[in-house]
Amino acid sequence: MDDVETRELRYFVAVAEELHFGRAAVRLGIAQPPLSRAIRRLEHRMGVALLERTSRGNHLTEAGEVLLREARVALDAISAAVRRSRRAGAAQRSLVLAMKPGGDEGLLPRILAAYESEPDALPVEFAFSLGERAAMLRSGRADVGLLHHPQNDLQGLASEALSVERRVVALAEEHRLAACDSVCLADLAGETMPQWPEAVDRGPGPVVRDAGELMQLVALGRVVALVGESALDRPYRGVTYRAVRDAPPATLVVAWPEGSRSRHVAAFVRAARTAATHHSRA
Amino acid sequence: MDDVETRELRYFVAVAEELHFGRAAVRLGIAQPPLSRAIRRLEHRMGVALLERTSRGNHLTEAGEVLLREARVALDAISAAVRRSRRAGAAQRSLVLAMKPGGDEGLLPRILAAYESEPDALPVEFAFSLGERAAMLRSGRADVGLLHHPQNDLQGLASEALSVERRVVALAEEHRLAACDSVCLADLAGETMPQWPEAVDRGPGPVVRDAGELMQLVALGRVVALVGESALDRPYRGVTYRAVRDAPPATLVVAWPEGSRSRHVAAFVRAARTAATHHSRA
DNA sequence: CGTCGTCCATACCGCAACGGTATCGAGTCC
DNA sequence: GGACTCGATACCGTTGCGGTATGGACGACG
Repeated sequence: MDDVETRELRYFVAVAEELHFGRAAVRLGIAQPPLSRAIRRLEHRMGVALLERTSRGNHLTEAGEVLLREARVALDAISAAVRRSRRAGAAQRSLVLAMKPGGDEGLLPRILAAYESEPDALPVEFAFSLGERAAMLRSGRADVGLLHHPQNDLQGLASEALSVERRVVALAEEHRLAACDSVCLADLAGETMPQWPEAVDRGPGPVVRDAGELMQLVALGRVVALVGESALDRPYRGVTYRAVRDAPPATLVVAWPEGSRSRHVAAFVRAARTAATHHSRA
Repeated sequence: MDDVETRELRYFVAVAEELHFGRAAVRLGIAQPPLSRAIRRLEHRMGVALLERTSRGNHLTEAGEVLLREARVALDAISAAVRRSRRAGAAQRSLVLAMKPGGDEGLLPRILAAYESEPDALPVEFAFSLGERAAMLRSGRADVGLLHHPQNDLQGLASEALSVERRVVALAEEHRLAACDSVCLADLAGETMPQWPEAVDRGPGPVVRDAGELMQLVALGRVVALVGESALDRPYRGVTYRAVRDAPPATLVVAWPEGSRSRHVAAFVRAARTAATHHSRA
């Protein structure tokens, strides 16, 4: 009935993305005719047309659009399944933590201390990444991550809030707004904001890949940036910070793949919760 | 590399559930030797042992446990992808709404009126179900649903709150607590509570499959039940209601499969939001 | 202690289906 | 109308899936 093989889905995704059987075949490393047949067979078995073929350019039908979207997540689910199972069976076990350098608001030492005091704690490996942290969790490349809500897309992940951080704006010292005590979002309307690669909503502005690049651009007055107030602990020459009265706060969350709460992940989350609780009391 | 076919995952799930190659083969409708080979091949390609074979009973390795859990969701994702794509391409389009009979807190007429006034509204089909509403959404058998938080498991779904409903306890009229004006949860500690099939946390107590069964048992004094206060609109002979001061309120949410917010689903959610807003103002 | 029964693995075979090459046919551009 | 592009069709070799028969390990039982 609906016994669709992953190969067929991979083929369809390639065609749907390229909208060109020849190029898709090259990308898949097979010849064009078998690909055409596979897609036709898939369409036949599903009983719907997936794409409208014209000799100059094909395009997806509505069913095709839906299948493209859904097939991507299904294929991700499969490779995540394989990757997680592999990792679970590997002799050298470790817990991979996805995080942004400095994105721990000073909690990390506490978290690690709490985790490593657990009876059967695994060695923690760090997967530093600016973008893609959520994707790493979804695809099984990481077990647990420190993310920010609502800056990161937590879809497909389970999470637990650790701490709420007010957001401040990073300005060049000679910036006009540096004269104010605090600002509001409306004041920043005309400013250029940098884009993090993982941002949910892309806008104009340069894409920055690490905090160094960001601070450089801020100091030069090329951009202003909303950052967590823990940035105040790491001063940078030529950059000053001002409170943003109406910016939604950033919530630091510990996140893990939905439904993969292994014993080890659970222990880490518990440790993070403990660390955050003690921290906020301090 | 990780090109695992769905057939292999289905085979593995069958074996992992039966823990017996012969029975799994029967269930899959194939002979035992090909199944053994397929599992061995899968293990070889993944580079991990998935199950420990002994002539008297097999059991899963840790990697096998992980793969079983993850493969189930991956297979669900695939059949959901196929089902949704089929539905998107079907000539006769409709929007399937999963709900519990009477589980709309009186909002349904408003919601439907608001939705059907949309320009390209689809005919709404009802999929009444007590349990399994969340599962219907996840598997693509329904497009949108009216669920309750935290009574339903919203994992894998996106949702939007419509209204918050205080919870009341349904009691037989001659029940000792019927003498009180209101009660608290501690008063109910010793009472038998019925179980809905879809409940997140199962406990003891009879499983009830519809409101009729439930009210019957309540009237007989066999159980007491926490229900939404909208139950007051549907009186039942021999049953009375009392406020529960400290019961967490139930939130009626409109939910849909994460990442499948089609134009039609979006329109329905908008209609539900509108209806709920007007309702709460009234 | 040998026999039997259970259960998974191996050996071998036939066939479906996958992928490759060559070619056709429809639509497009000049 | 000719040349070109691009997907579909025809045909063929090979892979690999599934079936039957059998082997071999292990535990039960007399």
